[in-house]
Amino acid sequence: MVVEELEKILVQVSKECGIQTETMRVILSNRPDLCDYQCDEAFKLAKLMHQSPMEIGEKITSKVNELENFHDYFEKVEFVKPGFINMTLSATFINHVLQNMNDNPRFGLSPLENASTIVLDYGGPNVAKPLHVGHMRTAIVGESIKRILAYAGYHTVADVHLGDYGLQIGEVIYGIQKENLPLDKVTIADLDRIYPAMSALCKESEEIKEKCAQITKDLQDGNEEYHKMWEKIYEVSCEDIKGIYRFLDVSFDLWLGESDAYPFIPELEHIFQEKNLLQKSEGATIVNVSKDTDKKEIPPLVFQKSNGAYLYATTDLATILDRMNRFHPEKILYVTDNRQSLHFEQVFRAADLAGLAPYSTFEHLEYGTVNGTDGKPYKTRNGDSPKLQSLFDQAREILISKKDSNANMSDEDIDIIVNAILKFADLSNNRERDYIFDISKFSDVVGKTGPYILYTYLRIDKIIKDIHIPTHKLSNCIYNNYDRNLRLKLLEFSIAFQNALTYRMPSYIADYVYELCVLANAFYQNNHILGLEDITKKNDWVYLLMLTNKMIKEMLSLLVIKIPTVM
RNA sequence: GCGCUCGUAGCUCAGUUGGAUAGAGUGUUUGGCUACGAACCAAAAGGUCAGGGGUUCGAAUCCCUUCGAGCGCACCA
Repeated sequence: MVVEELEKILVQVSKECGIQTETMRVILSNRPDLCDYQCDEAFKLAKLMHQSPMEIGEKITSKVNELENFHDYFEKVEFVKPGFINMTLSATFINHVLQNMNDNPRFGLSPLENASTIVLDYGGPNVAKPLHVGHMRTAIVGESIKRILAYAGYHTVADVHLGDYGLQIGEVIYGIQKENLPLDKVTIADLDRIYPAMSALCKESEEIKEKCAQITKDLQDGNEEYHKMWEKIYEVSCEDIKGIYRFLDVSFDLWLGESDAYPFIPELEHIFQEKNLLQKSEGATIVNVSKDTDKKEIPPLVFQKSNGAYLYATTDLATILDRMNRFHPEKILYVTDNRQSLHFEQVFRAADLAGLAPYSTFEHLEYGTVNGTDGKPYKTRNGDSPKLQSLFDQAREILISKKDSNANMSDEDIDIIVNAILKFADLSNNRERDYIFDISKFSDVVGKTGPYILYTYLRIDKIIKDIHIPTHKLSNCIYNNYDRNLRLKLLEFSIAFQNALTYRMPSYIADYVYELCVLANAFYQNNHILGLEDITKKNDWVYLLMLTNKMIKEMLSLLVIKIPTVM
């Protein structure tokens, strides 16, 4: 909002100077000691116009200073060598924008012109496999991106997209049979044990692997006995999965999975056949998705295995067919580990070739692997992936031990704070990069953490909750630098939000809300409100803190973090 | 072997997509609770942005190269 207005002014002024340009890009200042916002466009214009940046910058700057309504926007605009136009905002402008943010929903974010639908595919837990730390990332990142999109005005459809019909089911069925487990006695603990054991066994023995593949194929073909076992496995693990998602406050519109895509495979196959895209190779049916321009040849997508079974890629394509028909989305976003990027490249290309949806419909929002302190994929001492539930329990215990008074907190508040710790630590990492998971870091409550944000909110809340101000308009004043810095940070909201939206990166929101809290802390520790006799000042400051807390709360909600009653 | 991603303070990470003096947290050293909450605030120290070359007014960011790390490379998901 601020940036757009400043750009508009500069474009207008440039034209009046005889400089034909449609863009005068304004960015946040790199030198807050000199100005609030800066424009570096003089460098680029200099090249185009064969003049020096000094000449152009000075011309524009002096013209801006001649504006009649200069002080509606600026306190100071100056040119600094070799080509920077430095802008300092006036209190009038700052307060005008703040008022606007406060009076409008979503802090005055302009509404979307056409609110299209975006389908999100995240979570993706595998039935029969326990949820581990990696699953927390897709769930939290996906949920956060969904909320950011919805906040921007998109219609979102979230699908958990369970891995419920692949080879792992065959392996678990084989395991249950081998152990002769009565079906109605199967528990989540059994699945936790059987899956890794079978997985290891299949790696050792080609024969057993083939058996499991056959079971999977028979299940897909409608074998009744296997289907019954599948139902039980599905039921038991979904109960577990749903419990975890409930704790994380992650929710889905659709609880579909690979199995739900099967009814669409015949139609899918028909489409691919008509376009002549299916080929036989080494007994399997494949789709060639390579291009001449590829630096490295992309392997073909396996449509159907040589034993007749379908795979992940095929169900993903069938799912796309279904989603396009049902929701007509503008975009389909997949939130998964970056190790799957080749798979999605193949699927997206195949979908494009078959005309299911153009390539640009798809985005693979990849995230980095969660590693342990040794930099290798996170494992417990005995070598398996740590289960999510035990991680939550651990974080909870550590939190309670931090302070004596924490033992008196309600379970609900403790859960909220544990969520805040885990989610803020996760989301403030860059989405695309691997990160090191260290339980001591992920239980930390000081510094740049979830609890710091919550603490700030609760302190502000305590200051303002008993003060009733009349329907107040912000006065024209800004009282000191703590005050001014906080106000300027509030103005940055739209920049942070736009970045988070454009790049699908919640970390922009996380960083923003943290920076806001830092300034808020400095503000209220250096500006006492309670005893103030100057009523205008008092009202202004209460107004400012109210707006700050509203911002914190809404940004936290985009990060899937709630606020406890006390802490 | 080929491809992708990456290398920034002791540690964990940002760096607004090419701008001015590279920033946070943590850790270390120091100061501040009889103030609306010390899960806080204030300050100091800490850097050859892996090395080398190039592109230009200007590079942590773009290109080339060397070294190092992670991941991926058709019938797993």
